[in-house]
Amino acid sequence: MLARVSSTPTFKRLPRAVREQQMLDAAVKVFSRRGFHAASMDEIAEDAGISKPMVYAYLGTKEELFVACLHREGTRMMEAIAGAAAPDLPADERLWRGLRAFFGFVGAHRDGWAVLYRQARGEQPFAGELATMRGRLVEVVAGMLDHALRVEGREVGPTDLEVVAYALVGATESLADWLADHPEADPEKTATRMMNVAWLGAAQLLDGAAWHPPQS
Amino acid sequence: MLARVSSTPTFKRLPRAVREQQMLDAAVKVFSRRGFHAASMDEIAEDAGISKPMVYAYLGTKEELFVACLHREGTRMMEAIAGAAAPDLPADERLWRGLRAFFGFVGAHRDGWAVLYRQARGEQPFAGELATMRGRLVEVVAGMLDHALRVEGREVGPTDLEVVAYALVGATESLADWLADHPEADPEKTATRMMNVAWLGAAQLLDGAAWHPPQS
DNA sequence: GCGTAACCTTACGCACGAGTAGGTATGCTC
DNA sequence: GAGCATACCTACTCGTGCGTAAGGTTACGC
Repeated sequence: MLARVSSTPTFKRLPRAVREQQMLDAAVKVFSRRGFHAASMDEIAEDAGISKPMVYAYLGTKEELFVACLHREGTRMMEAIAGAAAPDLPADERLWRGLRAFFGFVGAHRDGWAVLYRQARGEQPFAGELATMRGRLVEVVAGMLDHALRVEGREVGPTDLEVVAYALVGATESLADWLADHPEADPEKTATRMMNVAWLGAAQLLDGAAWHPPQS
Repeated sequence: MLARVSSTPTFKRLPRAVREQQMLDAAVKVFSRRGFHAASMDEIAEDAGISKPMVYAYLGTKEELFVACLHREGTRMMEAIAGAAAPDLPADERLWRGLRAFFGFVGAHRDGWAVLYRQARGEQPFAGELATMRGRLVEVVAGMLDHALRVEGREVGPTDLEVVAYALVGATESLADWLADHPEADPEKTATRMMNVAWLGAAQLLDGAAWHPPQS
């Protein structure tokens, strides 16, 4: 239909690997804007500058496409964090670097990341996938706390540890949401604030402090 | 079709108010199990023991139905919290009672609440609705912190306050998710754990402690 | 220069589920 | 016990959007 008459061919042929990345970029963008269901494969294809059957040929079903997005973004994030928080550092230093990397990542992928995660949380097929990633993060944080505790010669039940880690991860994600919704906010500063909440609290706990409910 | 021949009429006629509650119960259940989109009006109707047009007659569109669910559950939750945390108590006492009420509520509405919130977060039309509620909660927490600070003669920028409150609320919601996924867990104990993280951290902050990033 | 394979297209089938039209039974009022 | 309002049903329409069949076109090897 669109006559390719002009000397400059409107669109070039590209190798598979390149197209796949373009498609994933488009998919992340559209999924995050519209949400999984409201996003149409047609729109994703159009946004990627390609036609629909190509998407199916390369990335498969809509669900599979979404999972691919999740994986790519999730892996990138995990790598950013893991690369920053070397395991041989003291706990506070690790936590700080991890947080900074995390918020830096979210700040750089505002629309992409946060909304993808907001999406995946709700939809049945993906919630598990997301929970797994989240679980790995929680484990890392719990391991960090546990290590710090052992250094101090103290110990705490594994459930307690897990729950505290869970709370910390939750607080961090919550601030990430906040950051994603406030384009003017500074990731570095947000990380500092989170560090204050997390570490000042954690430091107390590590010192053996404990709060107990009044009159049982 | 189903002959009502037997002496006991299979289903009685019920006044509107009752049926509406049944429908809402069914809707909450199905929406939380399946997610907003995967849930079908047919299934909700069937689960409520009623036929589809009735649902439309009483509660309107699928979206309107979901909003109705959101409102009912949200109001219940807010009332549970507000009823527990009287504003004339000291900050730690207020926080503790609020947390206990909150986790108690989630524990009692496990499948209903948590998943409804997980849902609403992702879907475009409802995210705003949810954000408003959440915002009110954040404000309450921030107000509490601010009050405690003023009593101590200290002050902090409004953004800092908001962000800390945001982190606290996020951590709490995260633990609520955890609670919803762990049927064997005890709400009271979870509240205590959350209180440890929140208060021990908050107490430090209220004392004027602050963490700063190493070598700028 | 010509075949072949990868790239890319238009145009459709089809299922699924929201929302509705129109009709039936039941309780309540006088 | 007639009439009216309200509760309730079966059985349909119709849009939307996923996924695909079948066929063009460009690059590249030989």
